[in-house]
Amino acid sequence: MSTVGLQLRELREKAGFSLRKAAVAIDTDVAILSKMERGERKFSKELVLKLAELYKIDSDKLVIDYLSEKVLYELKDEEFGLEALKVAEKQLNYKKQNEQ
Amino acid sequence: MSTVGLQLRELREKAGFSLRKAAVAIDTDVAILSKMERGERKFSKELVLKLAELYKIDSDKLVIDYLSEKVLYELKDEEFGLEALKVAEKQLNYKKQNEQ
DNA sequence: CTTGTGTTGACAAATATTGTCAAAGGTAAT
DNA sequence: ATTACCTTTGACAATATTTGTCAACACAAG
Repeated sequence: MSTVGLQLRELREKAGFSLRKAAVAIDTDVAILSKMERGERKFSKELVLKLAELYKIDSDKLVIDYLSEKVLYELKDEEFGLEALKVAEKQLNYKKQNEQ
Repeated sequence: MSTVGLQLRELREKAGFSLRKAAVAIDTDVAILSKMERGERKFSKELVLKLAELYKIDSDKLVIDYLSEKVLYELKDEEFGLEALKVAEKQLNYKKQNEQ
């Protein structure tokens, strides 16, 4: 299970960017990107999208993983996390049905 | 689909507490409780637990609904919310397997 | 009119998130 | 060993978000 941060680090290296170059390109500070890639600080969705664009890759999977991490972080110490996810899923499904 | 707030309002009324009494009993401000019951402000988990205790009911289902709401709120504008939930669920399941 | 009910809005206080900067440490080349 | 890169780290400031406090309001019952 590879975190979004590590995925983005790999992608950056494959695309041949140094941390600095990448940070400048997406208009953020090197320190922030460094910390995000290593999971020391949370990513913002905005940065994920900008990076995906910079590395010329599709962002969908990345965004999904990003959101998933966010949710899991919120539930990490919860006894009933799994149950909560199931309820949430059911409700989202229901909502989707009745909206179109 | 009844929100946690509305559930707690019903439970309070059944238990015969006024807003003020309940608020005092759980050591919070009336305004906060009023707003939470009506969904104008987010609940804290702590208050949910205190209220469940006050009303002498089992808190599990309430906590699950509370967490589910929290997660759904986070994903409410996300195109890939459902996919993210599925990924999160998969990972939680996986984690559960490998921990005991 | 007084008492008890819930609601509302303005504001302060406390927390959390995010951004900025400078310094440190590594590695490689010359 | 100094130059030129790179990444990491920590301290701090700036912002934003969440949470708590208070006073006033409106309504109904007695």
